Amino acid sequence: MPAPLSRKIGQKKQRLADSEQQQTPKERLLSTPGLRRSIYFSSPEDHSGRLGPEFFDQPAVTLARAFLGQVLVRRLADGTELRGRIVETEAYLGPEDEAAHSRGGRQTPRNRGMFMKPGTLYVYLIYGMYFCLNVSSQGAGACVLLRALEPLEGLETMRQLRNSLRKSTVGRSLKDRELCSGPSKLCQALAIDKSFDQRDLAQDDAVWLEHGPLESSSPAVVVAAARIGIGHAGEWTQKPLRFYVQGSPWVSVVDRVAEQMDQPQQTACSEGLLIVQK
DNA sequence: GGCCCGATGGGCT
DNA sequence: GCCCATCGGGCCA
Repeated sequence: MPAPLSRKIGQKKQRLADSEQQQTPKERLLSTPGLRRSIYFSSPEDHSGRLGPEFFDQPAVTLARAFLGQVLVRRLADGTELRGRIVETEAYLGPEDEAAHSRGGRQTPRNRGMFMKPGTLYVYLIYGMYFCLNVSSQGAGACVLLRALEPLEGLETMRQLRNSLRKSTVGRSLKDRELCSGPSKLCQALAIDKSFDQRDLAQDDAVWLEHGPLESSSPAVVVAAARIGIGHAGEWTQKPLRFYVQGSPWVSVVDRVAEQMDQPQQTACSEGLLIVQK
């Protein structure tokens, strides 16, 4: 006899919980009380630098660009740290932006995070089954959507988290490129759900942003392209408010036309190490 | 590779 | 009652 739906959902939730419980010996070590007491510069590697509130206090477009190259960190309940370099973002500008949830100044319980101080997370459910992670920027109702990460640390845990949420868990194993190449994929891979809504990315113990390592090789060129999945927003549909690292294999959708267009606004990521004028 | 389409449920009109 | 800032599987080239 097939399990009732409610029980199936319960089993799904249990699998999620289980996946957070599964620990390698190293992860068990990290989760011992003495080692998990503080995440703030408690070990040498933490000196890489957590980004504070001032970083988020800039307009949506510049923040969306500034995010590229920075490292998003998620610390699970068991102490496991997952890291991914941000390679793709979208800016949503606020009331005038017809594609934004805050269009026309709409402020509801759901989108309250968009109107809170810069650095506040706005996490919402989409299509009944997925989450999207946004970060409030300067400007009322403006925010940045995080669309793709290059997974750096904790890839096997990310794979488990992603697999536990897929229907055919017996199917093929996910490739590294499939772990975080989309706004809802990265939420699955980092175990980010609605409970993260309205948290402060500059203060939270379970999720934060770190300075990306300074580029040693060639600086990345940033492509400005149209945003994804907003076909209903009139003139706003085509505005180049999606930003991604050109050539990165971790990006969710490549826009060849935008890459070939003359884009004088294209710049290198990470704090203007290089300005590229094509 | 590209295109098509079903899943799925909270939010909003 | 419709919309939706998505994803993954199936199919075809």
